[in-house]
Amino acid sequence: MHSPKRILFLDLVLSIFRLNGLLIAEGDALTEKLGLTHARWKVIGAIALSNAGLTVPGVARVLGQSRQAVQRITDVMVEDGLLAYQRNPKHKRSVLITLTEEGNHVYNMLREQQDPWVMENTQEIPMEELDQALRLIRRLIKKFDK
Amino acid sequence: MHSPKRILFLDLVLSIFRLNGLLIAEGDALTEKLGLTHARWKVIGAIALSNAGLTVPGVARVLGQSRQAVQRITDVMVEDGLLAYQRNPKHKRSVLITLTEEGNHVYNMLREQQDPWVMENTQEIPMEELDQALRLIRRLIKKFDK
DNA sequence: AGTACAATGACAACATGCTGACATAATGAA
DNA sequence: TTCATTATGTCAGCATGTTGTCATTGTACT
Repeated sequence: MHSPKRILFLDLVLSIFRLNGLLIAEGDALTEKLGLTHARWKVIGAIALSNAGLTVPGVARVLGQSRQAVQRITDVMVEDGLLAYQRNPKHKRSVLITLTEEGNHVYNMLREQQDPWVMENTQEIPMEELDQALRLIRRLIKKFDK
Repeated sequence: MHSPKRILFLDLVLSIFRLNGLLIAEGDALTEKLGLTHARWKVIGAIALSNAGLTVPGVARVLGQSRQAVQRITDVMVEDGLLAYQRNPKHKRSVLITLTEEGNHVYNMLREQQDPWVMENTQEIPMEELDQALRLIRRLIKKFDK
C-alpha cells in the first residue's frame, strides 16, 4: 500500500514539520533585535489585531494553543512591560490583555521588520498559489481540529 | 501596507503553525498505544525508510533538526530496546542506528495505524491539490533553509 | 606528514509546547 | 434559587526543540 497519494501526504506532513521549524527560526531572527521570540511574536500579533481586547484563554483559542502556554508568555511580557492586564467588565478574574505604550512601540518596530520580510518572500509567488495552498491547509486544519 | 498578499502570507504562516500543532497531536494520538510519541514517530520513520543506515546527525539532517535533539530521542529509544547502535565502518565514533526486532515490530504496527489515518484524511482531496500545496511548501522551505 | 577546518558526542541552559490537578468564578438548567 | 457544568488562574511535571561549549575524531589541503 505505497500508493502515490500516501507518499504524497506523508511527504506533505514532513514538509509541514520542516517549514514550521524554519518559520520559527525566521521569527526568532526577525524579532531578535526587539528582544522578542517567535512565541511572543505570535502573542503580540494576536493582541494587536484584536479590536475588542482578548483574555488569556482568548489568545489561546485564536492561536490554537493551551491557555497555560499563553499564560506563561503573557506573564513574562507583562513583567517586561510590553503588555498590561486590565479589569474585564465581563469577568471578575479573567482580565483583558492590552499593549502598553512600549508594547505598541515594539509592535510597530516588529511591523517594520516583518513587512519587508513578507515582501521578500512572496514577490515571486503568485497570489493564486498562496491562496490555493492556504485553502488546502485550512481544510486539513478543519479536519484535525475537533 | 496591508496588501492582500501580505495578509494572505501571514495567514498562511499562522496556518502552518496551527496545522503543525494539530499534526503533532494527531501523531501523539496515533502512536500512543505503541508507547511512542510524535518525536519518536518521526525518528523511527526516518530510520525505517533509510536503506544504507543513518547516523544521529544523519537523521537530524533528514528531519531538519539539531543533532542534539535527535540524539536525546535515539538514546531513549535504545534504552527502550527499539533501536540499536552499530559500529560504523566509516567512522570510529559516529555509530549507525538500526531498528531492533522489537523496533521493527513497532514500526509495522505503526504502519497499521498510519495507513488508515492517511486514507481517511486524503480520500476527498485530489492528488493535484496535494501536489500543488507540497510544491509551494517546498518552495518556501528552500527559501528559508540556507 | 602536518595542520587547519568540519563533524560528532556529550552535557547544560533555556524556551516552548502539552497534560494533569486543584480551587474559584461564571453560566445555564431545573 | 440551587446545583451541576464549564471556564479560568495557577502550579507542577514532562517532552521536545533550540543554542552554546568543549573535547575528540575525520577530512582536506598544502
